[in-house]
Amino acid sequence: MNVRTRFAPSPTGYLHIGGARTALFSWLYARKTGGVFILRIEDTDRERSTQESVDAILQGMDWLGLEHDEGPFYQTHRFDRYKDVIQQLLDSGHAYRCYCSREELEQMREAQMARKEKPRYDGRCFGREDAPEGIEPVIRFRNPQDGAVEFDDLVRGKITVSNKELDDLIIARSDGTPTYNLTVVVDDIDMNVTHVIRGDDHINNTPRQINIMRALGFDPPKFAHVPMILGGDGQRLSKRHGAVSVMQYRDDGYTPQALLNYLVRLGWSNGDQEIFSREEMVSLFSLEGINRSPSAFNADKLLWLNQHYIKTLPVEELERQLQWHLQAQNLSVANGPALTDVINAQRDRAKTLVEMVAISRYFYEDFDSYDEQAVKKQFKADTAANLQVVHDELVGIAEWKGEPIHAAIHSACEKLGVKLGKVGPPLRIATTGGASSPSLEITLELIGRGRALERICHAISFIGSTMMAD
RNA sequence: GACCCUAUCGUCUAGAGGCCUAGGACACGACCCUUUCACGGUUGUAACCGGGGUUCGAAUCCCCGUAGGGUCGCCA
Repeated sequence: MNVRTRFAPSPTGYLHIGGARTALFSWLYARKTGGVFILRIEDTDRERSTQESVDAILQGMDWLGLEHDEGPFYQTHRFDRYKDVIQQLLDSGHAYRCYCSREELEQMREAQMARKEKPRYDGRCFGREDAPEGIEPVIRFRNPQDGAVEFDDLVRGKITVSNKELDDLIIARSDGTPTYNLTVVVDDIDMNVTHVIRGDDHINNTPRQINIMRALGFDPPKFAHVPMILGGDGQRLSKRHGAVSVMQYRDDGYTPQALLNYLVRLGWSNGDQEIFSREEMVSLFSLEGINRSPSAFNADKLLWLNQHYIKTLPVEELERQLQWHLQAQNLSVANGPALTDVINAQRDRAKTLVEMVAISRYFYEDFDSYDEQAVKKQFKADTAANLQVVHDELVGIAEWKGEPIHAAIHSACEKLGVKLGKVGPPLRIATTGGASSPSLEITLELIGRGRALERICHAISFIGSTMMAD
């Protein structure tokens, strides 16, 4: 049988880290087995579902490159189908109407808690013949009273839950709309889902869903419950642990390659391997390799991976991704060196794409002030004269390339009888405004002859004016 | 509280009874490389939750504790 997996988020917010990882695992398993990956939007809760959330989730999936083969299917478009199934359950005696008020239910729960019991619906409306006026009933699934539900979770192994632990859950609200546990079952049946890969916060729902599925005459699919992702403090991952939205990572300058690589290693491993290309993930992935224990999100390691990908991704790919950040940071690269050259010069010193743009500004725009600390440390009384000599050497260069620039700087040092340490740092500040950059010859070459010489002259007069003021 | 699940360095993890004096990675420290910032290289600190079994032998299997997480909605 062909593998069919699905990712089924509810559109009540953006695509978050945890969702992205279960989506990744589902996608990976489908790709690995040559199966089908389905995207389904679980929007039955109309109060909380929004189109913006749908768009945000689609955007996140797209950014990560987790393309679906079927869908997106919207549950709100399938209400007729759910209605039919609910009626079928009603007709076959597997479901019944419940007229209990919310207050009544609340009282029941409190009483049970007081008795230190697990709060659960006691089935009091089951078999009820009358239909009280003026109350729109909910519909409950009649869970089997005896025995136990057992399933073989692909990552947890055998899980057994006694039917006594399960109560008669609501499958249709009083307004007639279906609820999650019903729609999930119907959809997984209709869409022929073979492997349900999801967060283990659903592990307690699984026995109920299996019961509904059996009542409908179907065999349940295989289940794989992946452990939760926790924050650094061991608590469930949430906003207070930092960014949890996938798109926030794009905004912060992360590459999708890094995020995917980080996510795949969170709760899954292949020996000691840390770096996985998309192709390797697909070929090496297995459900058996998924851990059973929850794992904590570690921003440092993600950052390291991001740096790794910035160092190693094809320059064209980085250039493509950088476009968005150039726009976001309002930097035009029209007047200046080829972006690919700048990327190659800077890729070893940027951990994020945001940083990459920030440290590359001086290649394209003049700056209007120098780094204060650097100036304090490097601009001395004799600096202006030294820079003048460097300037004069550079002016004479036939071709504005790294090698002749390098030679000119060294020849200036010789003429001055000083070491490079005396000339290099001030020259760097003069041309870039700050104390760090790629090697001087590459930096100057990329800045360009005119702009570089101009900046040196500007620095000379700047030093002159400030030294005078002293 | 009841039920379900989990437990190896600070974190992610390797480990399928002897290969474990427990390996790798991130972070952190030291050293080397170096015209800056980085990159890179070498290296160091650091873990099998506790207690009982089973076994010639246990990080690995079983039981009991303990700790953590999840679930108990007319949310998904």
